[in-house]
Amino acid sequence: METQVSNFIRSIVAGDMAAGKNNGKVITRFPPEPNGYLHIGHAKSICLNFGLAEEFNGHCNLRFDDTNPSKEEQEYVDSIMADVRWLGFEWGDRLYYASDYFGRLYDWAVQLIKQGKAYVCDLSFEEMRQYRGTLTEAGKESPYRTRSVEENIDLFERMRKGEFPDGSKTLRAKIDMRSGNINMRDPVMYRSKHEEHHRTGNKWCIYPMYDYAHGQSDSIEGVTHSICTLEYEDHRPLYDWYLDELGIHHPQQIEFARLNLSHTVVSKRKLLRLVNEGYVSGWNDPRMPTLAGIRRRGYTPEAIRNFCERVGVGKKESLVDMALLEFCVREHLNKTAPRVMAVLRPFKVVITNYPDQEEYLDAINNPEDPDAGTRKVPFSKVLYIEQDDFMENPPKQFFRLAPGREVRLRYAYFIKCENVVKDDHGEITEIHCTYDPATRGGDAPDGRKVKATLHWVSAQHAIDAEVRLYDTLFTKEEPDDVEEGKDFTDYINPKSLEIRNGCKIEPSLKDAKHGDRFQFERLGYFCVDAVDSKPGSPVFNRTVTLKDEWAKIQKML
RNA sequence: UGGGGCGUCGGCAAGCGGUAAGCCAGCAGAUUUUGGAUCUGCCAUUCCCAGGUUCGAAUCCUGGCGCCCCAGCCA
Repeated sequence: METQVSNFIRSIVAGDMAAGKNNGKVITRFPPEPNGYLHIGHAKSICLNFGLAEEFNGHCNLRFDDTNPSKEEQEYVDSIMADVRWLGFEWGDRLYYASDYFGRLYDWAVQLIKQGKAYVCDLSFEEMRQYRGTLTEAGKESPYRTRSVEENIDLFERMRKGEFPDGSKTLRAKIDMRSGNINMRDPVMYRSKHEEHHRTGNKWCIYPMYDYAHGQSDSIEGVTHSICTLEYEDHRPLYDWYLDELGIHHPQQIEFARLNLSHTVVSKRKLLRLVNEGYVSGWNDPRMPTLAGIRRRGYTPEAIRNFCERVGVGKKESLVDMALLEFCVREHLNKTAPRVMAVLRPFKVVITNYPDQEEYLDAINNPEDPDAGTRKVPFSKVLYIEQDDFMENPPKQFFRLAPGREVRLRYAYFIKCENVVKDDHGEITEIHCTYDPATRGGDAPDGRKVKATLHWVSAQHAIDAEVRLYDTLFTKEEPDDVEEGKDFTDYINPKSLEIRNGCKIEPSLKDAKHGDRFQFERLGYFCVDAVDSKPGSPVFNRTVTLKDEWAKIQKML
């Protein structure tokens, strides 16, 4: 159970509950536009909205904000639903689409026209831009602003029927062209778009704008707290205006700062570019901050939810360190992932005094979880160890295998390096060691100690595997912060993916299935790639490394 | 005098007039058949700055400074 820290939205909701507002009900909603894949930033919003509903015994609706047919696709609605479920949230029968409300939205628009609060405007894009004014100068009223109610109703009706070409007419709210808030300068409510919608087909050729659709959709659903990101703060007066003019249920809009994560980008536009321009293999590339990518990388929903709770909710724009996300996965995987031995860069070791035989040794599946039990690992005369675990001329801080030195092979024996075999180029091809039969299992009866324990895999029993090692997608902490003349893609990390073939993994991994997660002892957490792994040619993704004291020391050497 | 926000440790973040929580990172030590995990200790006399109110201010007032967002018939 994760510990909760108070945040201002939780406080507002709790206060409203205590005051008996909304009949003591809390209804939130997660309203994605189906025009891209969900990413870690959305996860924060999902956790916030669904979390609040859970916490206060309310409901959270999943509503697709599909008011713009030119950008939205079914592929995205499917992926969004899969991602929300994967995160662990259920909306039950509360699945909605803004497009379901097109009829009511239209009727309300007519009502506003009748109230003299909306009019059909013939200004072109360019004219409207000019009439809007600037940030520091007031706008001018449209010459069409004074059309009669009858004419407006007639024109709007004909817009609906598709009598006018796209771009020639809009329905606008009649508010205040001199407002300091540009959103209030007679914002467009409806525009003509002779385009097929992924759900309503060709039924409509006028579509409502976000500002006009969102609040009313919230209202229809009985939403009590409409939580959105900071950039909508300026829109709140408009959100309130529509609801007040219509005289319908009025949810409270609350804005919070979106999540920014170091060494990555969290903007749909940029993620789309990474996909379209081939910097990554797709929306689910394990380096992507999308939920699909993160999932394929091996992250767990528990880790993501915990992360979202830890980053908090506020109004200050911030950049959260990737290290926190990594901490959260390690924390969860440490408790749950079975341990296994795998050698990524094999060095052949021959135990010269070991008989030509094989034996099976007991290995603990997860020291953090006694119920995980043990397994048998085969041992034999020829083994593989990690290249990084041997140095011919080690510095004094290195206490792994070196000539003349004794170390422990995990769950097996103490071995001592007697000599190395080199090829014509002076490259080491084999390490010859002797073992101490008395140390079977890893303890010396005479009580002598070794400084290091190495993981290993028996050569004749090993399975070959491909392992993909990932690093951050960007080298820059804040890739959005581009220098003059550069683009965020200039900061892409050329080493974000390293593919290692011929890795040696222990035989117990033979039946590992897509998505299965393991700790490769001393290396990190890995999962079976859900896309490319095949029986007989397994592929593993490194989710995250283990904390590595030695790596830290090496950097300082 | 366009409008709207935000400024508490290296990164997040509590705090709401009573004398700076917690987490990540970092550092030091203990422990360890993963240089993992675990455990201990250290890490903001100070809250953007300057005045003011008060017995007492990160919290209230005034004035500065800095940063972010807004001129789509996108969301």
